[in-house]
Amino acid sequence: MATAKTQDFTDDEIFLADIAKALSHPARIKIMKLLSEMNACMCGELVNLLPLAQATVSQHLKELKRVGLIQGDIDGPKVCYCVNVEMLFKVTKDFQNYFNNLNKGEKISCKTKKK
Amino acid sequence: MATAKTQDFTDDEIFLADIAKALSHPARIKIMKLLSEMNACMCGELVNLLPLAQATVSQHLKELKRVGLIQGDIDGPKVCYCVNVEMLFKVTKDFQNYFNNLNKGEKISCKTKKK
DNA sequence: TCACATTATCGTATATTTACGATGAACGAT
DNA sequence: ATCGTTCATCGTAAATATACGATAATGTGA
Repeated sequence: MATAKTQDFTDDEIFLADIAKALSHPARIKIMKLLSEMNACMCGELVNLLPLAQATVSQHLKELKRVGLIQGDIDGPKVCYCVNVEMLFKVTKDFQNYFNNLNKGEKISCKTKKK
Repeated sequence: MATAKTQDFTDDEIFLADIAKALSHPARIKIMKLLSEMNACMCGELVNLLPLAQATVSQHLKELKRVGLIQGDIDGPKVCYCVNVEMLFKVTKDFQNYFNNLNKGEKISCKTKKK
């Protein structure tokens, strides 16, 4: 029982974790790719391109929408999904930053450090 | 019922999703940061730096170890954790690639495309 | 050998995620 | 108005994740 525990996590940590969660399923990784390649895409097209039922795809889209990575515009009876460019840019930048900082470590192996 | 559904997901998609899952909790985002900053770190130190019980921290470390982002070397009764540099490098590269490709889209808004 | 320190694992409770069929809501076309 | 299409939501089942106390395992040092 050395020192007191730190409080909660920072907003930054929570944000990165939340985005990672949104991307933590192959279907959602793929949906982002598909939406980017096709620029914009009806929900039904996505259903055909994924090995999942319509209801399940809808759920995955909802999760991506939740964190703002995509948006869906209603177009008559259909819904046209596309990547949210601003958000994608921020996420790209933030993760690049995060990983770059991780890579900055001096790469001392555990054995080398050894107290 | 247009065309047949695609098969499974690619190894690449599964890999990215799995790494994202490993990073989908603020504690694990923070652990990576801490290990990088301190170069290497005893498990006990991490417990003090996180608002979580020892058993819970151990679980989070296990998840990061599962995907190979960190490794733990036994040092007497202690365990010295550090970032797996090779894996971190691969992950950094792969995610950079993924995001860069996403950003390549022509950014046609749904309304602009409109059939 | 006997405590002590350190960490993983077990057991368990609760919450979240994933998946799907069924249903409902909104719209276009007839 | 009714029908078919498109998509979200509901209900639900099964799996996974998160958290913690308790316990086991391992090594240090007295």
